Amino acid sequence: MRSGERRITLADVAAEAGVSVALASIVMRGAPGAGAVTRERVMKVAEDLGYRPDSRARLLRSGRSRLLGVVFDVRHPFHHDLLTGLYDAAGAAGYQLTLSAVTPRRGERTAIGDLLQDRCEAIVLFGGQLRTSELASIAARLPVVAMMRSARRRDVDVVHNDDALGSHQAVDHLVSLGHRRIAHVDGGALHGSSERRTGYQEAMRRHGLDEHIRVVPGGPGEEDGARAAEKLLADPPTAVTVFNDLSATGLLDVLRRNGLSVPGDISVVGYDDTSLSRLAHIDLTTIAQDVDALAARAIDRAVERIEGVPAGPRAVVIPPRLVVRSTTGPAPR
Amino acid sequence: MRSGERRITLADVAAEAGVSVALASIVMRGAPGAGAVTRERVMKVAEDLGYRPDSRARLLRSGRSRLLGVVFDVRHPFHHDLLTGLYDAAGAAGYQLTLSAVTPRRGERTAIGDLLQDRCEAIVLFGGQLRTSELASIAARLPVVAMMRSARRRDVDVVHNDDALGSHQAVDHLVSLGHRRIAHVDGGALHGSSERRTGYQEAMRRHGLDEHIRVVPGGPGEEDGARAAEKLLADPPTAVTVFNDLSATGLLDVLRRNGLSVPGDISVVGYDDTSLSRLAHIDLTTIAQDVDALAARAIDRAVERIEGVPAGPRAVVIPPRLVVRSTTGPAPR
DNA sequence: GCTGTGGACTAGAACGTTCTAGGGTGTCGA
DNA sequence: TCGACACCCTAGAACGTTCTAGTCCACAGC
Repeated sequence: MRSGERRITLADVAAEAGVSVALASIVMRGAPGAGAVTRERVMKVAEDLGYRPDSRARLLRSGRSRLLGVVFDVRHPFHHDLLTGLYDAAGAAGYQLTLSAVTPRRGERTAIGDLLQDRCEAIVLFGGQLRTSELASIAARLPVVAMMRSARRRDVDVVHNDDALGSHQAVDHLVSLGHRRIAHVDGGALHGSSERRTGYQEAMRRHGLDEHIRVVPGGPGEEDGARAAEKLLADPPTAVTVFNDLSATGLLDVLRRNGLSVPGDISVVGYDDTSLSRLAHIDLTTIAQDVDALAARAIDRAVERIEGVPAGPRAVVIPPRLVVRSTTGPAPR
Repeated sequence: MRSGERRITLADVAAEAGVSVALASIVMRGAPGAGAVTRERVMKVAEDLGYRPDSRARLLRSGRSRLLGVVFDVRHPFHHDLLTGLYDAAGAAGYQLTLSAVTPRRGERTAIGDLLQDRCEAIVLFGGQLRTSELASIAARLPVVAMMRSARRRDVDVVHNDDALGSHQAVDHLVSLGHRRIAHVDGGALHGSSERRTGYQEAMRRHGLDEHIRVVPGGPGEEDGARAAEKLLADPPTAVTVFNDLSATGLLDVLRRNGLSVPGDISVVGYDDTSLSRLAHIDLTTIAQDVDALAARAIDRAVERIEGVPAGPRAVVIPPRLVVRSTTGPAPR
């Protein structure tokens, strides 16, 4: 036990500096109501004693926690990029982040439960499998911002990437390279999957390529892309847009193993611009989500809800951006 | 403001159930001292009202937080695997985890500062650049467990993978395949780098291959591996052990681009068994750290320190494990 | 001299829990 | 009948802050 070394509290600082606890509090918070000389003296004492305010006591009394809860999944690389942006945005807005991870053995409900106990003022949710009705029951207690998923509810804010637009960008890019027979590998039941699929279909129609529309079942994993590739091999298109980068990687592998050259015989576009897609030997053309914008808008929404600012539109949609790398090229003749 | 809907406190539950706050507290904690009937009634009321204990108030009063702070880096995929194990181990020991992330724009010191304010009872640190003296000054306040790094201090516990042993395993594997000219690509200034290098050198000597020892400067990134590969091309060995998987990926790419076949002409072993190494088209032979054991031992150490159990050895070293995939094969004749 | 005014400071309540120290009641054995 | 002892329960302090409502004092204006 290190009980010998008791925590240093505001009372210790106050006593040492010869002022009341209340005044010490004023100084530590930088609130008005203390003389310059005293202020300096108290600060010095606090520094010397190594005083650190107890956030729990502080928050307990002040009612507000200025804490934003974030639920993320350790398995999803994209979530980590997003965390970086969230820390920045939250800091700028004067809020702190408290993280709760979803792991293979720790579900979303547990993760959210912990955050509720921590008394954060709003919850930011990354993706997830929770049903909209469950989100709503949480939203009845505190503001909820859902990222990278949809939720048709008045009381749940949604911030996500414009998945349909991303698919349009991918198809436009391929068409501009002369491709006409462009297939799409689907993402299955995941959030964003249907938007990306319909975006692809719309874009194809817009270019008058209705007859070439071809959607292959897939999923988020490497093996899903590999399976899709095997299906395509019987009658390969000249280009494919894939639900995400990881799946695209699996697809690429199978295509090349079967003697097809990328982008010589077939072009491939991924989605998400993960670090994977940037690896030199993959170097995948992909659609990049604007991580910083997503993060900033999510924090905006949360803070607006907390502070009661009259809310704008419930759903915020951020346009993505095409990143051309080496897996796309002119259509073969 | 949603101030209309005030939080439900223990007092609300107690009033509704017609008992004192103290008794309600007893019931909620599952502490002895309440009748079965009352217990059930209080639980039901709490449930109906949607009561959730305020962890801040609870911790403030009880003195203990049963909170373990974890500092991890969002950029490091390996850290996420470790988090999974840590949540499990902490839960089993009756502790909660509170996460603080290091991001490209949020340093270790900030991350640790936040944890100190949250009054966690110990800090678990993943890697990091902090000097040992800085660790020590934190350790003066609360138990510190450093993972995947060293720190020659009595007051800082260290839990890490046996890097030297990992290198031995890699070399042994290659030697058993008939390789003699085995090079090593270094990790630069990173933690574990020198251990992996000397492990390689020892293993080579143990096999009487002193004259073939060859260390090429490198680093943790893909481009570091690529650069190292270019250096090796002038006089390629028959096998290479690389500091980590990402670097090995860069190395593989350059080797293959230059017409070398892997594992036909040259075998490659990575380190860490990251998800990258498991990708079908990389399928890298590598050294796997035992994530669950690392996590479990780190929590053990933290809890032992907190609870004052007479400590065993300060440093815990976990043996790694060779994972054979398709980048290693018999030495060419 | 009296009354304001404003700046520096303080006492004590409050936040929502847990913990300590008891207060009743009922049963049992003598 | 009486104490002893469980057993169930309660009052009130305590945790470390912030906040409200002051007090005290100096100085200015009348």
